[in-house]
Amino acid sequence: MSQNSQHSLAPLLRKLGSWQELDERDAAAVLALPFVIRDLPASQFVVWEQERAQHCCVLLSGFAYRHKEAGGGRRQMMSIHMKGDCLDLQNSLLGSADHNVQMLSAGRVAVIPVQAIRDIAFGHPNVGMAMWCETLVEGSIFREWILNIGQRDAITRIAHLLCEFAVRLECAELGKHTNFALPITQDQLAEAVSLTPVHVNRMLRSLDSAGLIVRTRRNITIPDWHALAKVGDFHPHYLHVNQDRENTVTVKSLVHPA
Amino acid sequence: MSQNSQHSLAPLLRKLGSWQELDERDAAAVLALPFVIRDLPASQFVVWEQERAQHCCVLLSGFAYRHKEAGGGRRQMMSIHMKGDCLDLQNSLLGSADHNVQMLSAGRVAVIPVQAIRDIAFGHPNVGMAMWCETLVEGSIFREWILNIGQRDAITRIAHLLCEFAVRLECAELGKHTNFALPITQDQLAEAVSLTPVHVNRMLRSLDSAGLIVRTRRNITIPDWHALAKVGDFHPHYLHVNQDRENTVTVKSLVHPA
DNA sequence: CGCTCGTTTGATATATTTCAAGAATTGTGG
DNA sequence: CCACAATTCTTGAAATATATCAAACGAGCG
Repeated sequence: MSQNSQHSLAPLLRKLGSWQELDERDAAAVLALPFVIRDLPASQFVVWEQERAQHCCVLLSGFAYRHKEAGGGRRQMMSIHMKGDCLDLQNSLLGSADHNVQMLSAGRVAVIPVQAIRDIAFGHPNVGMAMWCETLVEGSIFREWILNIGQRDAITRIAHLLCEFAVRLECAELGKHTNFALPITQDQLAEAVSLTPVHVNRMLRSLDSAGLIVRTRRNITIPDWHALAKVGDFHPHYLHVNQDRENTVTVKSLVHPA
Repeated sequence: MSQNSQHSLAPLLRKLGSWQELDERDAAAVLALPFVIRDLPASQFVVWEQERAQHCCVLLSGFAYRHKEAGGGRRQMMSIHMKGDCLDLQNSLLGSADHNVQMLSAGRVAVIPVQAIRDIAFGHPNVGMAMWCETLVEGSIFREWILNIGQRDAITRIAHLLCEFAVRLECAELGKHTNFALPITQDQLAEAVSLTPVHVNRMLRSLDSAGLIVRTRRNITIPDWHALAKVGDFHPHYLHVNQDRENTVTVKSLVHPA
């Protein structure tokens, strides 16, 4: 296992293992996946809309995001990705991309041929189930974003996004959920929560002066998690982080009383 | 095949077949799935949030929708479902529901045990792939809804929703995309596009007086498809309707020039 | 025929956007 | 390591799309 953790694809194995119990053989098969490593600079595109995708990228380090453009040229971000996430299962399996994926920060990805993904998914049912779960949970997060953007006011939206990011970060073992570096600008935050950059700034400032977050540079500290979660109407259930499996965060402690 | 089309699960087979080529055996396996038929009245819940789901429901007739509630009691609809759709793959596979599914109209569902779904998915890779695609396309539609709600103005949002519904209806062989009965009230429409019922009414009226739609009762006629698609900023690509397979709509004709 | 649910309409309120410009931080080349 | 350029952040004032409140109207149903 200590050997596994050194492997380039270890983050993928870790993530898949969080959705579904994998045995020795499953793990070996995941690590035996053919891949090519690529280092990408910040803001590099990983997938283009309408592109015919033949590969699936796994994010090994850094952050990335999905986005799409509406008619008037207005952009909407639809998800943020971090270590261990598959960046384009959808695009590669469906054949053509319906959105863009771009690096948020510089980072490293493993590029895996689609066919290898298909093969492992059906050759190793546990791995297949884990991948399926990955796409299902992504769907769940999309639904929560629809709710967030559709029904919550500006401050709540932003607080919610911060909470979600914090929990996911901790799940990916990238830091504490109470203190972390936000890898996005306020303009990008605005695209994520469907607000104006100007308004995002004001709300952030408002969360700050209310003592709900402390900002230094691009660093966020959350002095009182439950208070922020309450303001953000945040209930981590939709993230489906497994509460039983050992190597994952105990999300129960993050649930704020209704 | 004519025999197959009489089978209760025929709508499911049809839908799956639209994502992935299925051979005789795959088809036989799908139709051999164990199930129980249930007739549900309008507004009956199919899945409750937080419920521990052990079954997957396939919609055989009527319409259903997914929704979720935010803190203040404000509801958001996240998808509309019709004949052939799987209503809770996510909930049953992930173990616990993160949202509600409710009937829009009266209708009939086939209730299938989760284990049977898992078995067929990995025992028949083509079927598994088709189901996976189904969840991926659902994800794509969620992303489009995020874009719709997040970046488009009121009229555009509504026009977009009408276009999407029209195309999906035709794909499910439930009618012509230029004329159909909308199975939802304006209040529900409002929950789908994140607007006030009052405002939805005004926008609908405005589309009407602009000649973009004609309403009689709950019936919608679209005199000029391309005009409405343009107003709705609608590009069906994200629906991933296969343009090659015979038994599906040719979506190319629905794309409006950029 | 009366009742309930859905639709329509008007007047007013407000959260968020838009426009615009200045301050601060980050990055870069000499 | 400094100076300059380029982002990113901050702040204010005015504009607006959509929400809210409230009430009447119409249609389907028992």
